Amino acid sequence: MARKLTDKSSKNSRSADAGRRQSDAGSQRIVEVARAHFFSHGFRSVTMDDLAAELGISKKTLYAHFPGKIALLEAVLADKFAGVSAALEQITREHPHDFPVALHELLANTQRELDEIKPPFVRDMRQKAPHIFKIVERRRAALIQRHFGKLFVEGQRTGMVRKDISTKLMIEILLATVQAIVNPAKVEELGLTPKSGFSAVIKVVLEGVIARKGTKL
Amino acid sequence: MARKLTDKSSKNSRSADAGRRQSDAGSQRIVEVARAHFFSHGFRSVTMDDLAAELGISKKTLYAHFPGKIALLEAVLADKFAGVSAALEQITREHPHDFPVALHELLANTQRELDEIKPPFVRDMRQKAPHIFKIVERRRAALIQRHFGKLFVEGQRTGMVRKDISTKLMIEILLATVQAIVNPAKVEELGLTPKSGFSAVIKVVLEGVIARKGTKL
DNA sequence: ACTCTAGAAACTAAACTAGTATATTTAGTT
DNA sequence: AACTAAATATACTAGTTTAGTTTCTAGAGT
Repeated sequence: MARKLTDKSSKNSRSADAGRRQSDAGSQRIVEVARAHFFSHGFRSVTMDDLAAELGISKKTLYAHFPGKIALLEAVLADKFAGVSAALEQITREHPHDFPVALHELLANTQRELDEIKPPFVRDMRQKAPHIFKIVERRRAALIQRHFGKLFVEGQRTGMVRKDISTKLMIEILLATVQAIVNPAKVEELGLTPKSGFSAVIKVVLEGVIARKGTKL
Repeated sequence: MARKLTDKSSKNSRSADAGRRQSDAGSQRIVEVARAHFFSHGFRSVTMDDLAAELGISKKTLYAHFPGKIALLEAVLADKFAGVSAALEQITREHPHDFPVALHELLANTQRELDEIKPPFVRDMRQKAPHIFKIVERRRAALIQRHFGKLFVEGQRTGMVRKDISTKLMIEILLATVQAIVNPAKVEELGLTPKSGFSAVIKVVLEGVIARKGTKL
């Protein structure tokens, strides 16, 4: 949470970005607080008064940064997606040709990011903003397909992954399995750690995904 | 006005209020669904319409079982406390003279039960029903003191636990430590399992709590 | 002094929801 | 089949909440 302490940097805050997007430090802090509240408590029950109070600013200032609650939500989601995308991108860049390691890291990151979004938020999105929820799901799917898909296609090219099943399906299977297994309840029930849970799931799924030696495709 | 939260709402409270029985099977199911929703989503944002829809019953029927939302909340809390109390009781009964094992089981259970109650619920209680929240905290403390206290006093009697520190303080230290360590984030960070986390905390704390052999008190 | 920014707080209009009342349906009983 | 009891679906109301606006005041920079 250690953000830049350039609160006094307002000397050029009004200068150049008149029609600019809200990307200054003040807006960033608002987004971070809103993000924490929205994801853990939901959308409905987090009021603008709450946020202003928590931020130590007035609603007026809050509305100076964001035209409305939904706009704030959108900013939060955009921020989230940008962060996730950057993280996934970095991971694939760091492990260029190591399929298992890259997969493991990608999964761990995805799971952690997904875990930030608690049930109340999902519930509120579903019932109060299904329109936005749809977009989120589409973007999420696109993100996953982009990063995991690239990895799997690369894996197919290098003979690590079988080619007779669509990468999309394999990815979905993998993600569904991870999400079903790597949660506090199951982890405790099975006597795992989150890390060992990943490893186990990956191993189990890969043994059905990896192109076995000598298998004719 | 809201009725007081009492233990005796469990069985056979045959009162003059006809149709207000809250211990039949129907009411039990309502309590279970409400419990799941309240604890994970909070109190405010769970509407009676939601509950009725989820239960597949009409609001009329819902109100036939419980006079109001707060009454339902109270029933949920009473149910929760009854369950926890019974579980703790059984644990102490099952391990009559095995201090370490009983302590371990007691802690594990307490942690698991505490974990069911998510932030949104706590937040709503705090701000919307501080009156009930206070009572809950008192009852929770009493429950803990009752079961852990008994164990610690027994431990003192048999020479397992030092006598120069109040059991209350020792218990508070232990619970605070467990709660700080045994959460998904810390567990992953430290590469533990929930179980091994308990064991580690217990061991560390006990080494300062157990009366060491040969130490004169 | 003047101006710009931001906070505090009051305010409004719209949305939401606990709780109630009404009508329709189902199921059991005679 | 007719009767009854209870549940469901639905419509409604009254009280509350809250997003968004406005007004006023304080302080800092010029």
